[in-house]
Amino acid sequence: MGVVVAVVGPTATGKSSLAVSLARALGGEVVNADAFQLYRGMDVGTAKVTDAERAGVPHHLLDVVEPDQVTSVARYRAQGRAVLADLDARGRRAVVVGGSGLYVRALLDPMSFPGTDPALRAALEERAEREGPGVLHDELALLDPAAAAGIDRRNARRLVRALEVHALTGQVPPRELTRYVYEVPAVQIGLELSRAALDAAISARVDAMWTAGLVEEVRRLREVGLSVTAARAVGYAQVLAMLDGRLDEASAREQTVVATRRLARKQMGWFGRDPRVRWLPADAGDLLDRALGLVARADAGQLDDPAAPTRRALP
RNA sequence: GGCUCUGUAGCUCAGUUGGUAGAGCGCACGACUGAAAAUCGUGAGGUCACGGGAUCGAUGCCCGUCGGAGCCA
Repeated sequence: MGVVVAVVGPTATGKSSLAVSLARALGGEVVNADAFQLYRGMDVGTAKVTDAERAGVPHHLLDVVEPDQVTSVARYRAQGRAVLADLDARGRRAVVVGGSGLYVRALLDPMSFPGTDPALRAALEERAEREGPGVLHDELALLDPAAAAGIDRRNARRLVRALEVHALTGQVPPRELTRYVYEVPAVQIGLELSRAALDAAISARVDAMWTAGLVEEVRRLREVGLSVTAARAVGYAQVLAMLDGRLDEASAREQTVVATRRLARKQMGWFGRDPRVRWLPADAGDLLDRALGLVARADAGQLDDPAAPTRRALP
């Protein structure tokens, strides 16, 4: 059977296509690890693979959330693990693809999510709003100084969650313990491009999305309603602003390119600091062969020790 | 041609009653455990259009040059 294969890296480097090729070559199935491709109907703007592009390879965890609903990493982890177990039972190789670093980690690494308390969270959020996040930080510092030290005073989002977790479990688990260790044996293959090539690919991709009907897609989704999260996705937020008359079309398009570029930098940072990721040039002619080579070595247990933890910056 | 306004960070613009400047966005870097394409932190960028004058001292005042906008002819 072999280890789980994960194709990661910044947007617009061809991850989806490599994943399909790998799945075909390995007799596997694709598992999505992109937080926004989870949403049904968000297709053009997330560059979701079309039926034709899937080339008969089964894809999992696409279109599993309605765009007006919210989901979470915790739920994704549970769903993803179930898919992995199912593939394993059927003797099919899992090829995970996606650019959401936290989601990939939640799927492959040890992580536990202590649950939620919606009422408590709402109360904390309200307090953060009214009294300011600094108050929550002070409170957390009394309960758990170490946890407080790791969160910025103004990051209301993380402070609320930390206090919620503390209330639920009596502690805030330290995260150092779970870094860069696989819980599910896997090999992560990263696709990289030079900054210039990446930026060019991003502009081209945004142009393609526009001609493929992104504006129409957003118009349609807006009828149904979009959750806060979905409405903030790159491309969607900008087109929404345009439909509301807050941006003209040229600016919406331009800002989508800018936001996508920023997203790519963020993704590069996220995956770049994970020493386990094996990087390949996205534009290599023999990309598939090299990727298969990595998979073979991983299956043979030759990639056990993580690569030297050198930070990978954009070339 | 005349009159008025205007030229400050890559962009849009604040500002200094004269003591060499800020914001937002962008950019670079970083953190990241139930929205993560989120949330947040740090940093690098400016001969204040150019030339001259008065002043201890000019981005700020005066004169001129060049560029932009508007109004009148």
